[in-house]
Amino acid sequence: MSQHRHPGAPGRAGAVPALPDLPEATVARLPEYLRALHNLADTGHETVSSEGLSAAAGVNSAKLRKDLSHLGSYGTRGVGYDVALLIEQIEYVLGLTQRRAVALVGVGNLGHALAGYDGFASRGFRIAALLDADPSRVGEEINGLVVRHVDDLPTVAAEESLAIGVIATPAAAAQQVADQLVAVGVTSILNFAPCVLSVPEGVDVRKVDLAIELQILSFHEHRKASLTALPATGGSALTALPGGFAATDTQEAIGT
Amino acid sequence: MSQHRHPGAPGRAGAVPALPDLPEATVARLPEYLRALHNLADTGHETVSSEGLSAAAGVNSAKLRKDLSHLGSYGTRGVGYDVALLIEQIEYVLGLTQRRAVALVGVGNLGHALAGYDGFASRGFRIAALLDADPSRVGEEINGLVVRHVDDLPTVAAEESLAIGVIATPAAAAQQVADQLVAVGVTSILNFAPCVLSVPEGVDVRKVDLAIELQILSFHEHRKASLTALPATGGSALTALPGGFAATDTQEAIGT
DNA sequence: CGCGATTTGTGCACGTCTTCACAAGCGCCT
DNA sequence: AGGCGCTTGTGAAGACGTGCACAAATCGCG
Ligand SMILES: NC(=O)c1ccc[n+]([C@@H]2O[C@H](COP(=O)([O-])OP(=O)(O)OC[C@H]3O[C@@H](n4cnc5c(N)ncnc54)[C@H](O)[C@@H]3O)[C@@H](O)[C@H]2O)c1
Ligand SMILES: NC(=O)c1ccc[n+]([C@@H]2O[C@H](COP(=O)([O-])OP(=O)(O)OC[C@H]3O[C@@H](n4cnc5c(N)ncnc54)[C@H](O)[C@@H]3O)[C@@H](O)[C@H]2O)c1
Repeated sequence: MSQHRHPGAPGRAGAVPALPDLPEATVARLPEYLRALHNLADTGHETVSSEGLSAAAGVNSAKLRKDLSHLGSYGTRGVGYDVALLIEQIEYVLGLTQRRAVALVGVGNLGHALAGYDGFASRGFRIAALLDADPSRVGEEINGLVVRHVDDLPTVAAEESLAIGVIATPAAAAQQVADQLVAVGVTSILNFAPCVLSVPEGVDVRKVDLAIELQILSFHEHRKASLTALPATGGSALTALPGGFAATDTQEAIGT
Repeated sequence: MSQHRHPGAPGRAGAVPALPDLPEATVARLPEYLRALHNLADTGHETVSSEGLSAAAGVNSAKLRKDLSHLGSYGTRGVGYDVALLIEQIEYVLGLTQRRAVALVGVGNLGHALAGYDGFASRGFRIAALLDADPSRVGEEINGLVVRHVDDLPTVAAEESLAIGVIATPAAAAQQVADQLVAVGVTSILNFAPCVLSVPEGVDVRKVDLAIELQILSFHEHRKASLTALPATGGSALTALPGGFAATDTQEAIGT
């Protein structure tokens, strides 16, 4: 409300104003709002209502409003949110006003795809270095960057202020790489290897595991199948799809 | 407890026994337990305690026990869990007793990496088809599979019983691809494109967005920086690490 | 200038998830 | 057989997240 915690005007860095400490769930949604806002800005919208934005981001509008209220947001009742202003706000809170340097370790199958991904640059990041342990990979040029040896990490860290390390090595090497990243001062890690990393307190790790996502989907698939096999207990009007014969359950039967 | 809901013994499919409906949070952790269990099995462990398994999976042991208790699990007090049995249990619940067929749409930069990923096969899935809209990509062979045109999807679906669709196309094409997948009966989608998909009720969508993960890390990075700048206001006894000056710098010292 | 339409910001109630703490159960050793 | 140590399974409490519903604020218009 009126207590507008002068929001560290995005242009006005310097004396870092204490960030409101947002609920983790909110933080996880802000990037989604940001993406939706950029789409809106690109299509010429100047303002957007919580209803409109929440639809574009795929969430409930009350949730969106509460999320935005946490960052002392600037909506106008009866009108909505100023798109450009809100983008600034969110980018500021997410720390995207400075383009953060990312070190990508492990330039194999997946690493190549990541290295060539333009989503880094367009969403606030910059690949500062490509690193690999395989001598035959060192020296290769990808997208204008030369692959360096992972043991050069200290040198790289000295040249650039690395904000985030991305691990795309096999699981067996991931912990060692994490240790190396931590050793040069990296405090945020995104891990694609299917394993848990142990890191000292103060270091954040996020994980992306394709197989986990698939297995979660598999569970729901399994459950849907087992439900349609039963005489629709709670029924829950499964509308939408014409012909209730539920596509999927068939495959359970096939199994041979 | 004693009500051991005869757990549809993994070997004994057939009359699909109603699945316990697990809390979503639990479902999301089961794959992690499964991976840890496989590691344990490979290293010759026959049993494991909740303490040991939870450590390997990176969670709290009470949480692990509660999760397992939801699937009427078979632990032995004083001993722990039988590794092989627990693997069977979890694989059954996740619906991994049958190898599910995955259709991968969009064989570009990222799609190539996914197509060459052995984590599919080793974790319960099988790439049944590679699809792309670009005529110049159709016919290309990757890892023993030939890329087919996305319009062949109905044919593919007729040949195989597709369980899951993976979308790795640009965001602009993702909704259309999703519609096509739904049209041929796919009810589970994993989406790598940075956009929200709208699908009919009964279809599950999960999203993997690299930029979102990075932005979440960026937020914490930003916050850590703004905290160390301040003279520990609410302090919240940030114990553990000696020298209150914020965790991170210590490991800096280790380096070299 | 006032009124109605619109939309934000939030109090509140509810559901879900996490964590502690401990009784009950199990195996082993004497 | 009995006791002891270990580990599971779970009750209860609290933290957290969600969504409804509505008062307060703002705009545009007559
Ligand atoms: N390929 C995918 O689509 C995919 C999808 C999800 C997850 N993953 C995971 O991502 C990781 C990489 O997968 P990939 O298919 O690119 O494997 P890959 O074998 O093609 O590439 C791994 C790369 O890491 C390098 N490497 C090995 N040890 C290293 C070390 N200590 N330091 C630095 N670099 C090192 C290797 O030289 C190689 O270039 C794996 O853990 C995999 O499970 C891959
Ligand atoms: N490359 C990465 O590391 C990475 C990481 C995260 C997310 N993503 C996302 O994954 C998606 C793919 O990225 P990419 O780098 O592989 O892009 P890409 O342009 O290299 O590949 C996209 C592929 O999709 C195909 N395609 C386009 N329209 C299609 C349609 N209607 N039906 C079927 N196929 C179609 C194209 O022919 C092309 O082969 C993008 O949305 C991107 O934002 C990529």
